[in-house]
Amino acid sequence: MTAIPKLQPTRRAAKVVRRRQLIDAAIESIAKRGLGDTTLSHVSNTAGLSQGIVNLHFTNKENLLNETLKHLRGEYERNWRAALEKAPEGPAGKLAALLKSDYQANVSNKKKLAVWFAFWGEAKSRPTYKKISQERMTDYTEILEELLTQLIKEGGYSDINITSMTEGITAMADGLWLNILISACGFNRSDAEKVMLQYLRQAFPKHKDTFY
Amino acid sequence: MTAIPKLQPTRRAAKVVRRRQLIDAAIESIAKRGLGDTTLSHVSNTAGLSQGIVNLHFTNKENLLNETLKHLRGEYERNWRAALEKAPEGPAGKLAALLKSDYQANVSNKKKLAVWFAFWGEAKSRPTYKKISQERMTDYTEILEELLTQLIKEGGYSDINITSMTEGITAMADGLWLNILISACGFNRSDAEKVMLQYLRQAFPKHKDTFY
DNA sequence: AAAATGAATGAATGGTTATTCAGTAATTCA
DNA sequence: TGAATTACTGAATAACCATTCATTCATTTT
Repeated sequence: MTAIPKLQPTRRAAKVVRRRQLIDAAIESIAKRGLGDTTLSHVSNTAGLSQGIVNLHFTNKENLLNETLKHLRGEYERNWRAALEKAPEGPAGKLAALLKSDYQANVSNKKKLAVWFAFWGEAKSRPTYKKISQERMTDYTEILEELLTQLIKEGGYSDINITSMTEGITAMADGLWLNILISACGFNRSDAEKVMLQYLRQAFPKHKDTFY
Repeated sequence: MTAIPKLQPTRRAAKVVRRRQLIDAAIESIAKRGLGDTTLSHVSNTAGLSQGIVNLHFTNKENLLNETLKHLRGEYERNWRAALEKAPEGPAGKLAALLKSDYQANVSNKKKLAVWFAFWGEAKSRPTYKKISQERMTDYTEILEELLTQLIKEGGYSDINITSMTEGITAMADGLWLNILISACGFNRSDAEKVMLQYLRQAFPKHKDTFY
């Protein structure tokens, strides 16, 4: 018996892996059956594990769902931050990268979109969902507003209300997600990106060439 | 006993009234508790009626929810058509009226928005919800595209992809709804309308004065 | 006024589901 | 290797909920 209790690396790792595995199964089930019809049996079956496993790792269903939403939020944020990093210098290039990142497959395939909208659909009655959904946008909005400010200065654009435009762009981004999810005519991520880019070209004609 | 079976006006009227009353109660409950936690007991209690009443008038829960969504869709469409009627002649005025109608209290108060998003959140796994949600947009989109075409012609605007712009505007409109529902900082219908109008002024500068 | 029709009730039913926990299996420690 | 610790299982439980239907109540017809 050592004074410092030894951590058990493989088991601790396993715990994280299990939780992640169950979150993935939850995403799968929510996309397939909806939030309302997602049962713990479906989740544990999808994960190939036994009935009580969610309660063991997350205490209860509510907690699993909260953690699932948090996971999605984290994944979303890491994705746009990585895209910003990789983008060429200058506000126009960064802006294009930020807005395009919303239509990358890992964050906005139909499965993920179905889950986002499932949570938003319950956000009014579930403060936790609402809060996490809000957090998703805070940093994104801030960066977007900064980039727009710089771009407007650089291009000498006039008559633009930056706050309004920021809100308009994030709204358009979310609305394009909805269109991908629901549209009758096979509207997809690439179509959504085109719409967003065309908006940027029209709003910032002097930087047209950056927005492709 | 007459050959033509006599309709019983008061009873027939009562039936429509009851159904409407239950749909209203369903909207109330979905907004308050979410779609997943809406039970037939809540609905019947909210309506001040007895347990089995929904099954009597709608056969089952699924049917009540489908009819609730159809009701919302009808109300939405009647609202924008009425707004178009009242609007002054000319594409710019009509366009402004159409887009502003999305932010009138009767169709986009938080209660109604919560219900729309609740259904959209299950749309991937429920073909009926998906279909009705799509139908909501078909005529609206068509009219919007026509008005944009006319306006572009009238103003001699160039370099605009009309289809893309139509998709962008409807997306922005839906995204603004989401922002009203979820926003942390009290973003409301009037804010949303301002964002949309600013977009229009910027896209169609020659018609600026119409978009207030 | 009596009979007939239709609307509404609410207790009972059967099915579903989250959660618990005693028992089993696997891994680590000494 | 044996003991101890931890992870997992899955049957049992209790709560909940949609749906049914025998009965009651209200309205219309004759």
